[in-house]
This record gives sequence, structure tokens and C-alpha cells, in this order.
Amino acid sequence: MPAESDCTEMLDSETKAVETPEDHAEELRLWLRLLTCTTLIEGEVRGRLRQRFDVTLPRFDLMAQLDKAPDGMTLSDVSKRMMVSNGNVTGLVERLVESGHLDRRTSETDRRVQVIRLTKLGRAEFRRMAAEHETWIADLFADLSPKDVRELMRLLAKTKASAQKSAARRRP
Amino acid sequence: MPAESDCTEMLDSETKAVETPEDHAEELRLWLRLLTCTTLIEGEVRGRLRQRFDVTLPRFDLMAQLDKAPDGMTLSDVSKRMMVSNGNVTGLVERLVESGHLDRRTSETDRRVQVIRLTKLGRAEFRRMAAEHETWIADLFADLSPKDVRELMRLLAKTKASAQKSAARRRP
DNA sequence: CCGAATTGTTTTAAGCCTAAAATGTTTTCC
DNA sequence: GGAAAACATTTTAGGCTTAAAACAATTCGG
Repeated sequence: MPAESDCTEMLDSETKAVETPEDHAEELRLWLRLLTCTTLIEGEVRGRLRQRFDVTLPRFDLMAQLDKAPDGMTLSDVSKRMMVSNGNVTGLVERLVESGHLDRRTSETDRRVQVIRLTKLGRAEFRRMAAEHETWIADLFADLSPKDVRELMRLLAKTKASAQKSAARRRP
Repeated sequence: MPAESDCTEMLDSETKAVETPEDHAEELRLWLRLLTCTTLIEGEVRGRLRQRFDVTLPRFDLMAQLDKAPDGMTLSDVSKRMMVSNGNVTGLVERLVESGHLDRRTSETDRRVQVIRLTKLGRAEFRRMAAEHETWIADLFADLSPKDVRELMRLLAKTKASAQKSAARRRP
């Protein structure tokens, strides 16, 4: 018998583990269900934003980030928060500056940095949309009890942590 | 006092409900967390598919649908299952036929309908990718206990039903 | 101080995605 | 039978998105 083994997960069932790969069908189903829920809700919100305010979801999301930051944010900040690529933000901001919702200026202390803020118009429009948006979300989740909501929050926090850990394992 | 009221939700607190709109911050936070989880995992899967197999996530998803349907599917079927627009599927299929992964033919009984299937190549490549994909998902959810997985499945099923109901309320 | 990394943003090329209009086909129902 | 409605798909126009390369400015280490 070997004195030690790094393979802590398998204990003494090495051969079996190799010959019959684990079944991860449950996790797969969970992932598909998670994706379905998000797609469903996202599509609904997208449609309502368009119908009601003639605005796209990405524009709304970007404005939501800025509404929480009265002193503005850099493009990198926005990109990280929204979890989208840098180039994506560049284009989105371009269009929102064009339409008068955003103000963009180069930082005075670091000329690489662009700081963006909501304009008065942008903030007013966002607040108007956000109020209604909140009722849509409430309605979409209406059949969940407060306890369900708490429990989902807890489990999704755990999920997020697990996924972040897994992602970090791949690119440390 | 009015003899009757349609406003069953409010019972006898009409004025209060109007003056102090409900607080739905918890549902909003839940939605953002749900979105974060999905975006995180989706991004990870997207990156791994690209790096490992040089394939995009939408292509993989479409092939996954077809793998479950040996007799093929119509474009509408695919579009409904994937919850994306018709036009989107048209383009996706075009590229996958071009690359030899899909076979497309007009239905003989209804000339409006296009039936698509995986080719031998398409099926082989998909199976190879799917096997690895499953391990990624397992890893991403690794910190959830079997009980967590079951509980999340249950709560997401409830969420899905609630959202579908809400969507149906808007466009009956 | 100065070259080498690093950081922040934009550009590029390709593909994804949607909503709405257009096209062709089948079904419905007088 | 034939007009009208319904259906499946494609086209169109515009916007979103990414990965990777290019560019610009700052910071770091020697």
C-alpha cells in the first residue's frame, strides 16, 4: 500500500473512478434551469423597456451602474461591474453620450482614464424607468414567498462563490 | 362606502398602498444575483469552448438541441427551445451548414418548413465537446451539496413558473 | 532617468441578436 | 373554390458582444 496519495477525492476507488466517469447530470440540469430563468426574465424586461421607454436593456443596465455612482465611474469600472468587454462599453457609452444621457470627460490626473456620469436628463429618465422596472421584477417573482427569496439569495450566493472559485482555478 | 371593489389585493388598505409604494428591493437584489450567476458561468463556458474547441456558445447550444432530436427539428422548434428569435436561428444554421455540422432540408409534407439535423461530423464533434462541458459545469457548481442542488432546482422551477405567469399576464 | 511592464481605452473583424417587415406556403372558413 | 388568416422562414436595419490587436499614458525597477 502506498504511503501517501494526492488524490484525496477518490480515496481507494481509483480504478472505478477512472472506468465509470462521474455522473453530473443533476448539475447540468441545474445549469440549464438557471439559464432558462435568466433568459426568460431578461427577455421580458428587454421587451418591456423597449415598448414602454424605447430603450435597450444594455443602455438601461449601464445607466443603472452610473446612477449608483454620483461622482462617475471610469470605463474599466463599468466594464468590470457589468461583466462585459471593454470594447462593448466604449460603443455603448458613445451612443449614450450622443443621445445626451451621459457626460464623458478625460480624468485630469490620469489622461488614460475616461470618467462618465449621468447627465441631468439621463438621471431623470433613468429614475423614471427604474421605478417601473422594479414593479416588473416584483411581478415576475411574485409567486415566491419571502422565505423563498431569502433561500434563493443564499443558494445563489453559494453558487456565485463556487463559480468564481472554479474560474480562478483555471486562470490564477 | 362602495358596495364592491375589484381591488382584491389591497383589502382595506387602499390609501396606504397608494401613498407608500411597496418596497421590492429584495426581489431586485435577487434578480441581480441571478443575473450575475448566469453571466459568470456563461462567460466561463464561452471562454472554455472557444479555447478548447474553437466553437462559440450559440453554436454549441444549437447542436445540443439537435443532439436530443435524432429525427431533426424545424427552425421554429429550435427557436422556441433556445428562446431566441427566428432570424437568429437562420443565421446560426447557415454557418453550421456551411461548416458541415448540420444538414438542412425542406420538409416534403410542408414546403414552408426546414428540417435540420446534425451530420455525422456534427454529432461526433458535439459529443466530444459535451463530455468535457459536463465536467466544467460540475466544477463550476462543485461547492454545492446535493441538497443545495435539489433545493435550487426546486426554487428555480418555482421562479420559472412565476415568471412565465407574469409574462402571460402581459400578453395573453 | 529610462526602458519595460502595466493599465485604460479604442479599434478591428467577426459573429450574435432582436424587432419588424417581407416572402412564400398552408389552413380556415365562408 | 377562393379570400383571409395563420404559419414558417428569411430579410433588413440597427445595435450588441467578444477576443485580440493596437494605441496611449503611467508606473516600476534598475
